[in-house]
Amino acid sequence: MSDFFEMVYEVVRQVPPGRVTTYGAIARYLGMAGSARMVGWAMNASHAYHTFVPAHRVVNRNGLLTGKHHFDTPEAMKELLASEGIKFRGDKIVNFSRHFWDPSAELPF
DNA sequence: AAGCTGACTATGG
DNA sequence: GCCATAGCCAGCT
Repeated sequence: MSDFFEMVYEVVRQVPPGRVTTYGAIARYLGMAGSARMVGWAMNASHAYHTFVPAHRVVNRNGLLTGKHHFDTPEAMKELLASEGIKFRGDKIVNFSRHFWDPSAELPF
């Protein structure tokens, strides 16, 4: 497991319940601005990681559940977030900016 | 080795 | 708001 993946998982685990962050925000926090795809790639591999990673709290910049098809069921991601108090309009988070949690703003270096 | 892919994002028409 | 382009870069044919 590369250090990059571990750092991504570390950040995702810091996301509080009921809050979400984006691939781009994580990439930026890790100094990889523009490489949001790599964060998504890390999420794809998170299932194999020995520690739980709340991948359902990572969505794209629009608050859209673009990664839902990578969960056990397409509804699992929405269900998990809904159980944490997040509301949806289709697959898009309502009031996304209110739930958004930016690691580069919330975490110390 | 070269090309394709993708849980992304920004920009422009 | 929708579609096309273009950066991005690790991993997989």
